[in-house]
Amino acid sequence: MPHAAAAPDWAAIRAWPFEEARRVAPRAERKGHALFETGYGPSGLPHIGTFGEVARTTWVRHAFTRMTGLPSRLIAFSDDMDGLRKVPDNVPNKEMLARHLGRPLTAIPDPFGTHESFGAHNNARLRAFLDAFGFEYEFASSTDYYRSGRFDAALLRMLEVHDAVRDVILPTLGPERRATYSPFLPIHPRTGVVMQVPMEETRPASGTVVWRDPDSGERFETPVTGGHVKAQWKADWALRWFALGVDYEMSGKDLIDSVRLSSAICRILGAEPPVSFTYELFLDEHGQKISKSKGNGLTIEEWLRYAPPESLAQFMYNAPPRAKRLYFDVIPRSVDEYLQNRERLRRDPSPENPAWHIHGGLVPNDPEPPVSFAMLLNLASVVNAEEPSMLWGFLRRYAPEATPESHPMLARLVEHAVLYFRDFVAPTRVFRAPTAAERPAFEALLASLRDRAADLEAMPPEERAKAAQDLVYDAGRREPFLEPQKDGRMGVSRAWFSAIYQVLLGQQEGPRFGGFIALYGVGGVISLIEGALARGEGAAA
RNA sequence: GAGCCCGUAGCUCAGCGGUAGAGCAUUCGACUUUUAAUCGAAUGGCCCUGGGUUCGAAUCCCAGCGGGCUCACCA
Repeated sequence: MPHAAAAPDWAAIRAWPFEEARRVAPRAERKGHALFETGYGPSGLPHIGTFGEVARTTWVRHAFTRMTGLPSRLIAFSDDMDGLRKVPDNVPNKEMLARHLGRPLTAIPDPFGTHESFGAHNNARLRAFLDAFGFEYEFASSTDYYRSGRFDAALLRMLEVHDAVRDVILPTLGPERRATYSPFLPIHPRTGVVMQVPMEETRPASGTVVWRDPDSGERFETPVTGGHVKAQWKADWALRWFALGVDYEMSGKDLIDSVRLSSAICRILGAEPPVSFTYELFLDEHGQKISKSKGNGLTIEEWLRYAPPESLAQFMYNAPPRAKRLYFDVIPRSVDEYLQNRERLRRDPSPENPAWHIHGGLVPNDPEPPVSFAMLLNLASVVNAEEPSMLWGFLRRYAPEATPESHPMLARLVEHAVLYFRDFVAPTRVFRAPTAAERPAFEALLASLRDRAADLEAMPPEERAKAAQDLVYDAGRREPFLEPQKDGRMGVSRAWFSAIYQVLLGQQEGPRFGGFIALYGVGGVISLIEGALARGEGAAA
């Protein structure tokens, strides 16, 4: 949806994706196009950081497109030719995998039995993950690129400058690794293992390397082309940049040193390394690094259970160079921040607004939720929202016009709020038994609800709520809940309502109970009271 | 050892050269048949310290102090 309004002055936009786009623009204008890359180690499954990296790169790319009008591509590069180092914990057929240690992931059978190789399986998972969010990208398999010859010219070039490349890496290595290091990792012709061995000889003229199997002592001469040799990590990155002409790639700050070395190698090969962007890592609630093995922090599955993906995008948009804590409490905050930006975007579709980037420069056209997500979460616990319909019942008082059909975003938030209630609030409820003194009031309420059940169900909701509230008061108009009012008449003390919440809802606070009965159902409340009275008897016995 | 991030209200943080802000917490008030959500208001800050640039600095630069992270094995 292009805007009729005057084109913004792209050069003046301060949003960081535009600042990044301005860094790539000069070199891209020389080439007439730009190549963005994000890379993956295929040994692990896609995670919240994967989402962040692709989302952020996509925003830069989109800003680039708007600003320059030049074509661009985003390739998602999977390093699936990497050798399997250890058997992952969370897969079947571990014994089978153990027999293939050291071989490229694409040369190992799929332990899940669904794809032609373990690498192909993980690639499929990665693609499904990215597709679920609607990212626009081209998938690239390292194995395919090596075998098809797309890296051949670059590999031969690296062979020419082998010693110079090696000399860049050597000073960064410990003595023992230094002895065996080579930027080339030949695939063993018989075992298929990715070999980490020194090159005894490099033969640029024939395009081969000569090395020795440390176990058998056998010497091999292997062509560096055609997928017979893979480049070692930092050299591999540089090779890819050089061969494909990558213009932009971001990475976490743990890779700062790798970026530096890979850039140096890329220059030795003869190309300007891509514009790089370093983002900070995510920390958990206590400021510790999030690691999959520790299980701290949040998984993307958890986030998406309690909030829509747009809110995660909002979180990822904010200040990539700053370390941020990623734990449960930031979810509602991110949702509401996103909602505010979205509303602002509707009034002013400015590229300085994060929501502009999250929505690819378009303005969403469904109505804004009339309440904040924080309020929905609060309301969900207060009203014991076990089902979305209960939350909708109470929402109707704020926004009579809002329905799941007319307010799709609100509908999604309601679903999330109910899950939040189920997972975090419901388990903490403590249902106490009514005391002997309180029992008569509960019995009276039970009796009147049974008596009037059919009558109440026939009423329209508003009237039913009011009638039910009257019954609640009548039931409470007895000891120990009688309390003199300001005008001297006897009224019902708040202890009656507290007792209701504690005994029937397992909470200290709750909704106006007549309204709750109307939404929860008379029959349901009758069951609650019956259950509570039974508990009381059990406790008394 | 090398590098990065952060020090702003009680807590979590926003603010990126022009009168110190938000949410939560606290206090008070409104609303409700006397409970909740909600709404309104108030309280609350040497913007870590010391220099520098500037008419003007929370903001930019330098130094220091404090907190934390990452890389120095592998990708």
